[in-house]
Amino acid sequence: MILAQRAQPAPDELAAFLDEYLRRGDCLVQVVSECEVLYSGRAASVAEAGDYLVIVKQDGSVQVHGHRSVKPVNWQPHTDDLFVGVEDGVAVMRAERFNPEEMVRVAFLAPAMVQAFELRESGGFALMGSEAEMQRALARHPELIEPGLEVLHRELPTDVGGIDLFARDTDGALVVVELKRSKANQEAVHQLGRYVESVRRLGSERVRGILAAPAVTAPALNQLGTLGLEFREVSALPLDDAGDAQPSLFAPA
Amino acid sequence: MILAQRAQPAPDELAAFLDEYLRRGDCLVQVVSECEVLYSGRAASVAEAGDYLVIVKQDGSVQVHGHRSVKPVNWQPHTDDLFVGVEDGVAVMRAERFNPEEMVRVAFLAPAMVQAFELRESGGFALMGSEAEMQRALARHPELIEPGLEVLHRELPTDVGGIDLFARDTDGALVVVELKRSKANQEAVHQLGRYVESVRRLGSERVRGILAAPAVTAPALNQLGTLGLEFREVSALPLDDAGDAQPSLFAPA
DNA sequence: ACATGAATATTGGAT
DNA sequence: ATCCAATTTTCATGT
Repeated sequence: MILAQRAQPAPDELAAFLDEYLRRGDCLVQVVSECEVLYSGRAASVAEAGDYLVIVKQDGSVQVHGHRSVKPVNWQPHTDDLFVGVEDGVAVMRAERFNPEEMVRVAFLAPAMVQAFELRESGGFALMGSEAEMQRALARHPELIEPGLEVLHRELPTDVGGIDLFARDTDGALVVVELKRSKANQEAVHQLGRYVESVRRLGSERVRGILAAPAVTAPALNQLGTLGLEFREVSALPLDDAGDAQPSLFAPA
Repeated sequence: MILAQRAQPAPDELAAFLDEYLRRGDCLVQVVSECEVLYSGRAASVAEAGDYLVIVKQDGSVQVHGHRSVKPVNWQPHTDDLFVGVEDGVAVMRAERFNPEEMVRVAFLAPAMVQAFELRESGGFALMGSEAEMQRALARHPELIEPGLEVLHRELPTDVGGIDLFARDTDGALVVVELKRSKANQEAVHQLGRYVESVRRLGSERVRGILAAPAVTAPALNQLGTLGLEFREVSALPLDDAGDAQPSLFAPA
């Protein structure tokens, strides 16, 4: 799994190592070093000399990690070209891409370690509790929102975006349902408001708006009241009912 | 900078290593290993056995990287508690936090390498081209939006959010300006529309709405027309004018 | 290629 | 602690 490693490589040694293993395109390379980092593209940034962990993956993505936080200090999602060289006695890597046009340049001022790994393509990954899943579950069990609710459409397109769930209640009124997998805020309320307005413009039927989420912020709840809309508490991670043959994450094997 | 390293550690050796260096709280620890990863909290996920690079930083943040993409497969922004142990002959790390309550559990099935680094807190970092910077520049030079425009407020709070720039034009009309540092989409148009509506409700003055961005999507431009709002092309990375003593990123030292 | 919208978004700032 | 809005958001998806 570990292909190669050098401790405290000289600049030309580091450059050669990077060149060799990045060119292969089938491994992950990382460098621990004091670095200077320049970025220019959608924005521009400079990171003065400091210790960083630099990771270059097979897809050419580059990330420069500092001592804290999940998010890298500098990064590039995917690069079209990688250049490695020695400038003024310092190993330098430049990662470029074209769309959008941007560039990250890392100068390895004092490399402590460089390594190349082979990470085999990994296996299955399953995520539970996405909004898409929540939408499927509620389309199947609309009574979790309101007894007697009948779902007419999912992702119904309007001129201002797609309506998550479009339904009819037992009184015959149309119901626009906006889903959020986590606590809903004012943005979600306005989104719902837009959809309701849009549907009302189309016809003369009575139209209700329901925000379905596990929770709602106080200002958002206020706003709902002002706009004559409703909130319904719905969990994003529903207990799977016996009728469904869905595997449970924590079910015993 | 490199504190310690073990190749192909046995489970108890890996657990001891992790325990020792994670407890210190002043270093970055990483493991290259075949892993199984469980996450449970805001959502839930399972990653089946595969090769991953696991990074634990000083702040307790955990990230599990696969062979591609900047974004980790699993992660945790900050953990309150880290537990390390050996279960069924396999080294296991569990990272928990309380707000929100969530947990990541990594089982190191076949560890190839574990390392501990000391990354000193890094120095200066400067980002140019943020929306905040754009806002300052345009507040100072509103003529870049429209000749004769007079800025009354920045970040003016309304009941539906903060207005980026609030101004008056040469005809005496109020102007709501929404800024985007990159190409503006329908979402931005709706945001602007909300602010304009809110201001109109407050008084009887004529109110214009301007979306200022380096570019705009075709549907968004359409929407602007429908709502009677305007678009103005403004760069997020303005050429610094001679009057400003702002340092240029690429100026020679 | 472009536009849209979700995300375990993360992160920083204001209240 | 809560809430809001920016982000070099990234990323997957649909058109």
